[in-house]
Amino acid sequence: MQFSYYFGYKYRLTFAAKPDMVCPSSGNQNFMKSVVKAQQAEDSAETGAQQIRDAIREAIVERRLSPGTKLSESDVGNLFNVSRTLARAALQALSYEGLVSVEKNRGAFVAYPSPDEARQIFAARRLVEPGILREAAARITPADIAQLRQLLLEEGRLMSERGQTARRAEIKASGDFHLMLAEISGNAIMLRFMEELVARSSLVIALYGQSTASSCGHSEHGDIIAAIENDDLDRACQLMLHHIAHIEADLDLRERKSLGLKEAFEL
Amino acid sequence: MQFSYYFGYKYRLTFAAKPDMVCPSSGNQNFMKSVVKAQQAEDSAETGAQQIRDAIREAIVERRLSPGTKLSESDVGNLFNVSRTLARAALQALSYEGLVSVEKNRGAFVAYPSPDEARQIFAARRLVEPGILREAAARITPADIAQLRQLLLEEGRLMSERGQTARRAEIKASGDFHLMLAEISGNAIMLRFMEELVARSSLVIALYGQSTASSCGHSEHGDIIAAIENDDLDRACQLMLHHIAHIEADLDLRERKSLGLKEAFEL
DNA sequence: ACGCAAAAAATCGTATGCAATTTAGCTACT
DNA sequence: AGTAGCTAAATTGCATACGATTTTTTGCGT
Repeated sequence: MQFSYYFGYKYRLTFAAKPDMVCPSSGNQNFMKSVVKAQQAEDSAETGAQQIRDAIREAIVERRLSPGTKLSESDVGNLFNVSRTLARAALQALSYEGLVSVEKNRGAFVAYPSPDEARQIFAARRLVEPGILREAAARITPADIAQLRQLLLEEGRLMSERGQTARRAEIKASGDFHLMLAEISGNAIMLRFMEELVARSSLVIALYGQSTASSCGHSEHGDIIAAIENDDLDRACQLMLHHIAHIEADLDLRERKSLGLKEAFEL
Repeated sequence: MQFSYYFGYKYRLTFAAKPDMVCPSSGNQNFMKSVVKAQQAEDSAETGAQQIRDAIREAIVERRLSPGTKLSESDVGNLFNVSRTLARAALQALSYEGLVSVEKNRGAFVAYPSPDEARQIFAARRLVEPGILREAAARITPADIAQLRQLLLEEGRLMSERGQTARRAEIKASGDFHLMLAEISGNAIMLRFMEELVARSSLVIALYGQSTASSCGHSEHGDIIAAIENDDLDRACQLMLHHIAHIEADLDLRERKSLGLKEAFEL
């Protein structure tokens, strides 16, 4: 209706409507089992709403759904072949994560973070990621480091590839680095918080990112791992802060108030 | 059925079912408006599910609802005079905050954090609260300090009083101190996170707290404010860490595996 | 033609109903 | 008497239905 991205959305949802192929891609997707299992572990089978939520979240994080896109309950329900009840539940869930904003009697939209929200998201990351890094470094095992390195490799490989799907996978891998550190820290609560922050960061970058280049400086991730291996925690934290600052520096967070008024033409 | 606390629960819900008297107590309840308003502010009128969610959350945080209490959808719906749909939505919402755990096809229960979860909650607080403190100190105004002091006064007053309601209000006020710092920091995301952590801390203390005394050392709050006023940030952070450690030290986090097995009788 | 008002369509908020799963109670059998 | 197995009750998962609110369209008057 208002966004031509709607077709990308439709495509995605058609694909995601087959619930059996939720995560068919490369193998490092489920690395957070070890912490999460302690928390739910019970039935493994996700309830319908959760599957829909996960599918939509993935679509948002991988930027197949653009900020501002309307997600009407009926549309979502139809596309997943479920009732509005489940669609609504999924959208509500996403609103708690800050990925969609539901406005009373108006509907749900892919979140459109304001510049101020964007700043707060990165401020939060600067606040928590060094701490997570320290916790992670204290508990990290050689196996963990190997897995981190593997993730890096994958990221690099995707970086060199061309095409939309590679770009999307790269975005995901880049975020997964930060998530994996949180996972290693062994704190499920911080992991969940980081998931939220990384997901919302993706939205912010989609909105305000300037460089067409990758979202994360790839080499910086490697440097951080190296510093951890050298037991140079202070340096690792410093690098992490620089890394976050680097991402943020690529944003143009000036308020652009829809530029729909006269300025758009009277320039 | 399994918990005699059920009567307390019923009592509470009967009381809370009158939506007009949600917050009749002392005046400092809505201090987080200034940040939150930017985020929702739109319609002010909460949807029914949100009201129920807030009421139940308050009941949990103030420990009128004990961990493990079953919250069946029909019961909640009946007590608030709404349909199961709304009750369900409220319970789902609370599960995202970690205050209730919903088990598939079995129902919702007031969360019963494991000792490990408890440790993670406090680890998270140690990780973020110093950072929040630093942010808050950088932006704090004399008016903020006055408000903090007022909160302290209120807390002290309630501490000397007797009775259940005073105790509950004291619990709330004690948490509000930490929340107010987050609010002053100006970061709505961190504020929301802290709300979750404080709420879950209340659950943990209810479960594992030993001392019958107050949950928070009252004087420690005052010391932190003083350190902030003296621009001694390092000391303020140190005090904050000590304060959190102090709360945690009052817990008995030994795994008591429902003590239902033989040990309970073969002692 | 343009703007405004009223009707129509679309969409959301909530309640109710039915199928599926879990829990309990009861009978029968060892 | 104790336990296994089966049936019935309770509870959740999900879909459908209806009233309320918002948005769009239509029609009229100027």
